[in-house]
Amino acid sequence: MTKQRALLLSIFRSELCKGQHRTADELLALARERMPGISRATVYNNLRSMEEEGLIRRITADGGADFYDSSFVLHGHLICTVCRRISDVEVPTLLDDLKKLSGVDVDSYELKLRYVCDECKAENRAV
Amino acid sequence: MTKQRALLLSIFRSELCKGQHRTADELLALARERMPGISRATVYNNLRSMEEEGLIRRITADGGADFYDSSFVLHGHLICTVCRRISDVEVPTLLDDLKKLSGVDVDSYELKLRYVCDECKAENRAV
DNA sequence: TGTTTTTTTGGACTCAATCTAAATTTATTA
DNA sequence: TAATAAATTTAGATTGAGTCCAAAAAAACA
Repeated sequence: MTKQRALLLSIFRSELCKGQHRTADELLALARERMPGISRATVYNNLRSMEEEGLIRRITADGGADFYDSSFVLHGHLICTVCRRISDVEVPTLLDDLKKLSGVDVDSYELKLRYVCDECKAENRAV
Repeated sequence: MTKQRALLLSIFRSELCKGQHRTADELLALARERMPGISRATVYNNLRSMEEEGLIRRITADGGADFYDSSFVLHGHLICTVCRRISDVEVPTLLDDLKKLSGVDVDSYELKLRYVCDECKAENRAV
């Protein structure tokens, strides 16, 4: 356990990441506020190992940077196709449902739901 | 409608892509077999416009190149976490189920199911 | 404490994808 | 059909996220 890794873990546990979806770049910036010299490679190294250990989840979006998510509960993501904002959606029975429906012993899933959020609908923004 | 675009469409409609998931690079190589001078940028241009028109779907995998899929039926993807191979899985009621479960008017979904395929299980390969 | 192992670091590098601006092709209209 | 306008193709440059590398530093171990 290094100082750098401890810092990243504390950032994930803090309000800065509660219910948020951060990119590696954002996390690097947050880390540098408290440890200015921390290297980009270190952030990537730790994000990878933390993902492998199951501490965080990586969300590969459609182009652009990946997001990281500290929630432990398996859940899907609602993505507004207009403003690109992401929010969580929990579907408690989904993993079991998917195992039954697919007939495969699924380990985990990644689910993105595309929709137009209420704000964008209200403002009638184009897709 | 240009020759290049017609070629790409015919490749997608052919056996070369039936039930397959091709990367832009693979599609470029297939296109160059019949039109050696075709440019990489043209392939990307057309893939993008065809995706916007809903003719094909783009699958952003976890790192590495995106895949393209010519199937019109909304479906999920089974991804083996060992050998990385992708196959399709159809869950006919899923869109409706997700609308109900999430309480949101979902337009479409992207679903990736992680598992270990039979072959990799049989050969006991590590994750 | 001394030794071994792991991690960090910064910069180089990779790779997919996009951008650019000129040339070409296709579509339009007269 | 010719003239013009609009869209597409092209090669190469560029971007940007992420990885790799080898040396330095830090952590773990005995």
